Amino acid sequence: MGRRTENQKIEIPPGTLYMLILKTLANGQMHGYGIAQRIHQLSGEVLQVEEGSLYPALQRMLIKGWVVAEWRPSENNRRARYYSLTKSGQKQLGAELSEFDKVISAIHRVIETA
Amino acid sequence: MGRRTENQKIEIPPGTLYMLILKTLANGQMHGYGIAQRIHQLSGEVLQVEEGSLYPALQRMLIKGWVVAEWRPSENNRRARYYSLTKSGQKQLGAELSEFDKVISAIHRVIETA
DNA sequence: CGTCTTCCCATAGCTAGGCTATGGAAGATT
DNA sequence: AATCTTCCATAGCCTAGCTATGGGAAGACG
Repeated sequence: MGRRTENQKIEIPPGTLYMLILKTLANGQMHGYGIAQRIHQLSGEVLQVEEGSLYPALQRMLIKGWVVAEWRPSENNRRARYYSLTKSGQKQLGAELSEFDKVISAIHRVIETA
Repeated sequence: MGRRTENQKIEIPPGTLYMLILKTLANGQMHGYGIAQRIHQLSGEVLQVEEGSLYPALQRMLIKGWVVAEWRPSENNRRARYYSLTKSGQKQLGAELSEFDKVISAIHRVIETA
C-alpha cells in the first residue's frame, strides 16, 4: 500500500547456502549468528540468511562432517556454538565453488544468447 | 569404477528453471522437447533439463499464466504442444533476470572476499 | 528491580521445486 | 517386426528453503 519502495527481502537461492557458510567459515571459527551477519554484510546487505534456514543447515553440515562445533562463550559473553571447517568441509567448499562457476557461466550463455 | 572421467551430469540450480524456459520462449513459440534441447545446446552441453522437471514446470507455468499452449504437429510431424509467452510471462522473465543478476553479484561479493 | 532489547540457539511443520521411474503414442529406420 | 527417436505426462520421492515459535542469558534503561 505504501508509496515508499518496500525494502524487498532477498532470499538466498536454493543450493548456495552451504557454499556461503563454508566460505565464511574458511576465514576461521565462527558462531551461527555471526555467520549470518557476515554473509549479510559482505553481500552489501542484499543476502539475508534466516535463522530457520541457518541452524538446520548447520545441523546437516555437522552430520555430513563438513564442520565441527564447540561451545564457547562469545565475544559478548553469551553461550555460543563455534563452527569450524573440517578437511572434508574444505574439499566440499572447493567442489561447490567450481561447480557454481561452471553452472553460472552455462546459465549466462543461455540467457545472453537471444 | 571406470578409469575414464565420467561425463558428470549437471543439474540446473533450483530456482533458475523458470528463467531458462522463459528466456528460451522469448525467441518465439517452441515445444517442450525443443526447449530442453535448446537450453542444452546453448549452455554448451552443460545444462541438462530432465523431462521429469520440464513438463511439470511447464504445467505450473500454464497455471501461473506465464505461457499459453497450443497443440500443433511438429517439424517432424509428431504431435507437439507449442508454448508461447504471455505478457505476464514477459514481465516475469524481466523480474527473474534482474533478480538473478542482483543475487549472483551479491554472492560473488561474499565468495570473493576472503 | 522489572522490563526491553539484543544476542544466540533450536525445532516443527509447510512448501516449492527439483529428481527418478514409469508409461504411452506415433513416425522413422533397419 | 523390432527398435529408435520424438514428444508428452504423471506419481512419488527428497532436499532444502521458509515461517512460526520457543527459550535462555546478558546488558541497558527506567
